[in-house]
Amino acid sequence: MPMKLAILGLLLERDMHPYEITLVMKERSMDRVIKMQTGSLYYAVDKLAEGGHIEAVEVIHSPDRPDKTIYRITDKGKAFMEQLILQQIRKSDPMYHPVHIALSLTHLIDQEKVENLLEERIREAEHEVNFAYQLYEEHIAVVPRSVLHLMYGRYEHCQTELKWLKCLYEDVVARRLNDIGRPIIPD
Amino acid sequence: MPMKLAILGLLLERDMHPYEITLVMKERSMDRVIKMQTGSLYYAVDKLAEGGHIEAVEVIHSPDRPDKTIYRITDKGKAFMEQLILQQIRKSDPMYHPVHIALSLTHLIDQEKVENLLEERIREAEHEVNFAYQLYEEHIAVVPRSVLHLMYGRYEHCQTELKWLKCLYEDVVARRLNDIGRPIIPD
DNA sequence: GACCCCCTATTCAAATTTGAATATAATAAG
DNA sequence: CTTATTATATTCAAATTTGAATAGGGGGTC
Repeated sequence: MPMKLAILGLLLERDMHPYEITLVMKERSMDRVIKMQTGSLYYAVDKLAEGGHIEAVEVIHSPDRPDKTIYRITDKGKAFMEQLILQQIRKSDPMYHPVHIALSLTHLIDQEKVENLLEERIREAEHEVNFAYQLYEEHIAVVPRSVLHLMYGRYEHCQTELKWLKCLYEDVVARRLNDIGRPIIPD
Repeated sequence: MPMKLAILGLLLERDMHPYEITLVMKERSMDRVIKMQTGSLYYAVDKLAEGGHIEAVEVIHSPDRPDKTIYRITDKGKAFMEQLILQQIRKSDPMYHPVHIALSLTHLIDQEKVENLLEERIREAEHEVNFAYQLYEEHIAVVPRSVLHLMYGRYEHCQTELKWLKCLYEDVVARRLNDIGRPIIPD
């Protein structure tokens, strides 16, 4: 559903063909907020079309490229979008942290390897923070506040993740990952 | 992969049947960290068994219940787990925020409805923070530090989310979601 | 000039996830 | 005493996701 919602949201701005949608999504870093494989995008587009929520406006044939089918959102689609937004907020898909499972098992393996990998991960997390901040900054004067909140939220979560990784890293360096009984939150 | 990793991690502690695994996972709130439907758990168990990473130890027949197949992790499975941990840390599955997409489109719909739903969402987020903290607290003296970090991390992310939701809520109340140009980060 | 990667746009088979269906007993609630 | 819910354990068809395959042209590099 979040994929369908994203598609409808973008088609509300202007008519587009699926490939164009992926480009815009990447431009806005939506691929950091939801899972976005091309396969599932085309699938979602098909489903929306089947349901009459979007419809083909035009098919552009080029001699050597695949045809582009440009879609537009229908009135039914607009109503559907509203429904989806409310429904998604109501029973919000939880936010998962798949890497954390792996990290929670690191006490079982060679600490030196973990230490090195974590250093890389921290460097990457730092980039993500910077990137998220920049995205936020660049969009202040461009997008409505609700969209800006999306970017701000990502920035905050990236910061939290970085801080957490650094905290974990300290324990790896100190070879404390097997300890039991010492609280992490200082108090 | 995170599902397989979780299974291997638990089977390392002791032999279990799939249903028992789901129970332990819920006990430890792992279902907040990774997606955990029973269907995919059984699927993952089958795959692990096919690959020789785990093996059936015993099948318990009861007169009126389905049979329980108890699995144990093999040496191959232990090696595989180590590989998986390293691989997962290396190219960590990103953390997605599926609800945020819906929230970023809220400027398009009836603000009163959004306001009410957000209030509910905030209340829930508060519960999640408390719950995450409690889980962390209760496990200080019980689990190794790396696992405690998992719980601490969840607590931190929940707090971040709550803070963010409150910030968004203020803008909904002030009917500012359509504004453009005003930064969110005070400065 | 040869090689390699990226861009354009989509499709498809195979892998995986979803979530309802199954069937029974025990416990709780009214 | 009856009805509802919970716990037990797993399976399966249907929905969805994955990621490689396609295929021609353009641009950069050694």
